[in-house]
Amino acid sequence: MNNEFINKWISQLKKGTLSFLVLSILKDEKEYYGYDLINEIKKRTAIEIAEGTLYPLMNRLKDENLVVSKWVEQSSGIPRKYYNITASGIDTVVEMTKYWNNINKTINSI
Amino acid sequence: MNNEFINKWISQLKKGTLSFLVLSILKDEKEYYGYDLINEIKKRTAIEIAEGTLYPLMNRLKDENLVVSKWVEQSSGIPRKYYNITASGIDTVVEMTKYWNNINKTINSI
DNA sequence: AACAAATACATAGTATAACAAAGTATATAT
DNA sequence: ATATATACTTTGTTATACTATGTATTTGTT
Repeated sequence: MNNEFINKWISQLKKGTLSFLVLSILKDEKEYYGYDLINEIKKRTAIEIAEGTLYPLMNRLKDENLVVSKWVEQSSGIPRKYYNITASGIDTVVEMTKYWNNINKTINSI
Repeated sequence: MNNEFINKWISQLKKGTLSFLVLSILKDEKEYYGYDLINEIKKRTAIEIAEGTLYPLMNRLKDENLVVSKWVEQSSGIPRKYYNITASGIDTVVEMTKYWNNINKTINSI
């Protein structure tokens, strides 16, 4: 099989899919920290996200005011940076969902 | 609304989606030329593909032996380069569909 | 006690693909 | 004559995922 091509394709597909996934999850469940998001997405979708992908992604979402973050000290261990979606983030993910569903409808109709 | 962000997102989402869409359409309907694919996809999905996006994309698919092309002279007008999907292209789009459906299932379950 | 692995975040450099813009060429409509 | 539609191509820019590396703490293993 052409696995190398598929792997490159998966990497490209993530550009766009990941921000949509993260915002969708945060819209639904409010509170996540980065490291946990990586594991949660892996558990739910088998999509592996490199740490070097997720942390810069979260910073971009924050720069765009789609999420906010707060540091939370732990009684034991390293502090976690928790993310919450904003009102603007919810509006954005609603728009994304429309676009996604439109593409999906077409794919399924082929 | 945060339209600028959405527009950038749509552009990123196309990285991966377009090759999947093109291969899916070719799998279903065999024969298309580039210019026609742009219009067909626009008609079906409202996704606008720049010419500077589609033609290099088709060349990549050809380099990967997922499609083959042939020039067809027209009785009037400019010659068209027609594309057909290969056996390897069909295998690839089947794999892509599995991955896509997996993501989609997750999105819908949120 | 020493070391590996897991947790948790961050950043620099590389590769990929969409896009805008420009170009070539033919045919048709104004 | 000029603009628009058809049809393909190429160059330079931009955005984002990935690899690799780094910091720091806690837990499990030998």
